[in-house]
Amino acid sequence: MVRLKELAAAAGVSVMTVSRVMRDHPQVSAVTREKVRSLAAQMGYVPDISARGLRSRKTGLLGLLISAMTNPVNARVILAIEETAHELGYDLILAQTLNRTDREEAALRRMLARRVDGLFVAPVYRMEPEAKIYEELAKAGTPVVILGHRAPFCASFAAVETEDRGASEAVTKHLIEVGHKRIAFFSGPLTAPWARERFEGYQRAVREAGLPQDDALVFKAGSTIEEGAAAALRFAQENTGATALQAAHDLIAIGAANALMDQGLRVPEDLSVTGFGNIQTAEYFRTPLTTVRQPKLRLGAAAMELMQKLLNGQPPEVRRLPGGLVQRASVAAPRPGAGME
Amino acid sequence: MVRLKELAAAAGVSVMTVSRVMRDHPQVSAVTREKVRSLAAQMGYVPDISARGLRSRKTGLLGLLISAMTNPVNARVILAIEETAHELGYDLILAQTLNRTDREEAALRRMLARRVDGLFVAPVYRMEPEAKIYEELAKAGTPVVILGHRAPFCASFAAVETEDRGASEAVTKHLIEVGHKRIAFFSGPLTAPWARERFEGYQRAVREAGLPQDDALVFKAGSTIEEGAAAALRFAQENTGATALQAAHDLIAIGAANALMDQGLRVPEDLSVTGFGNIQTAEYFRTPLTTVRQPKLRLGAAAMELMQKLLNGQPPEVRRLPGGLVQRASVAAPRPGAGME
DNA sequence: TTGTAAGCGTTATCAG
DNA sequence: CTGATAACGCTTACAA
Repeated sequence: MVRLKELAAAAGVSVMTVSRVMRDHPQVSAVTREKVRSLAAQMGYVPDISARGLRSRKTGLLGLLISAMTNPVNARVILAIEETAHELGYDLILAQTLNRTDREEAALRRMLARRVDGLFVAPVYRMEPEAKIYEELAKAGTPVVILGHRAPFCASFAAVETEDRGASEAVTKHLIEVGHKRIAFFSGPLTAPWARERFEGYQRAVREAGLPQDDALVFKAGSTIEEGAAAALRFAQENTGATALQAAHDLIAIGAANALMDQGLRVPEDLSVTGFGNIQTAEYFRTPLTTVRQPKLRLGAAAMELMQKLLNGQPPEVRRLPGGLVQRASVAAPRPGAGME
Repeated sequence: MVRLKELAAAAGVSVMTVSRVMRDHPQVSAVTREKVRSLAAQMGYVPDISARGLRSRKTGLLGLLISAMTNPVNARVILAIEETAHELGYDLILAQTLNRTDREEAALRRMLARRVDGLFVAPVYRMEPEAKIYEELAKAGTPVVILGHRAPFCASFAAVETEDRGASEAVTKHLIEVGHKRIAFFSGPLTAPWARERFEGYQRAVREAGLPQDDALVFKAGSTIEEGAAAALRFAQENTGATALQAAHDLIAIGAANALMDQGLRVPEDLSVTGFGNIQTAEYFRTPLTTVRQPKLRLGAAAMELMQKLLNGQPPEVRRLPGGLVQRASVAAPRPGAGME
């Protein structure tokens, strides 16, 4: 590896001059600039970003902490963030929590130790109103953008949230309008604000339509395909009389639909299954369920905007993005005689 | 941010002693160790990894360059790599090529400038036997593990390849055994070795079965859902007489199946559609196509193994992982009278 | 077991 | 416009 010093010696100028040339500093004569540039290219000199960061106190590193890459939602967000980050000259350093607080804490510590200039975090939601590592984060003063809803333990940071309550309510309303009277709800992990909001939206729509609020229609599912399938098995064993199933999450819906079909149920003929998520799973994979469209690529872009403001010294902002809307008319109406008995 | 110097002053010892304690250097007395440790915790001292790397000439950074996060295959690979990387004390720095050589080059340059200790690269395949940036990579001496097949321009690096020719041949053979006599093939981008191998496997199986090799059965598709759909539209307009469709890639198959179904074709009743890929798309999303199972989570693990060897100064190795096997008996047999006419 | 000196590769600062 | 000098925060190498 060629160093600045060597290049300077070869060019017959001081290291500072070379340094200025490499950074496109304006105050260098055109002659020296060209001389140094061509020599740099010839010798294959590549400035060491880490060393630069040590002195300038900017690492040019943005941390990105998500639950898991295998969740398509996260993949989209990363795509968007990566794109602008590189345009702005930042590199991305990545870690996954797998929704475990221990991994989350370890990852955040590593990133702090790397002195990242900023941090995108999809938090692992817990019931406790406080989390030590988030306090450290705040104390360190690192710009943080929460990807998702703020919870008490991360309420002081900038965040991009989605309007899940209203979106979920709209889904349920639509199902009711189509004619469903008994709608099962597969909830997400209620420690997570998004899951709570979606459940509340469902409840409100049911209540406002004057339909009975039946706890027997509510099933706790997690946030994965497997958990959706497990909940579906419990669901299938009860006589709920439901003609529709609304899941708090795309993956739950997929798992549930697949499991129910394995049981011989026809979806959506016997039971309308509606997912609710951030990407158009249904647009890519032909599953017999309806997904709610949500403008989600914008989540990454919005997060990056907030980050830029933070990097410019502006105070934390919270942006609440519009939730999903039922855009597909394909939600199946109940068939005469259909329903889970 | 607390610095080493400050902590040393507070503890009444030299910076070296503190440095040793933080690195768990054995030659420190238990007393000093404890004193420094507790003080470090109390003052919130976090060693600066970048500064450490500057001196020790190890950044503890591994670069990861893939086509796009939104491809589920990549997500799996990353999951595996991330896991072990962190165990070994490395952080991951991420970039996506979107299969564009300009982005690939820019990303690799950034990573070189960061002085990553190693590099995982899913190359953008091109026809040219040489690529400048890969030569620079070789000259820089950075340990590189190619994720996928080596092409001429990256033949000198370590790599994890998959046995695609044999796997693809097995798929076609299976289709033939089930009774298909005219099998359409949707090829991938033939600049990519994996795509070529899969096409060759198909050809070989057809040839060895004594079936006619009909060019009219071969359609060029790319490697995305959209391209698969486009190819399907061309396919639907020709009278191929095919009763089965074998795609060189999962995503092609998904796009093709969806597009054909939109045309009113029943899949797999009228046409058996077989995907070929690295993950069990079909296990997660119920699409009317058959996927080939391939032991793919191991790709990430294998790549990490090779990387460790390189980091230990051992010479580049190439590992060829077993290809997919037809494990689902659900490949549909041709129906009497079925076929694309 | 602990400390001192020097340096990793770059840039901030100030002087010319 | 250019250069000398001193850092940035840590570790290597050597000495005590």
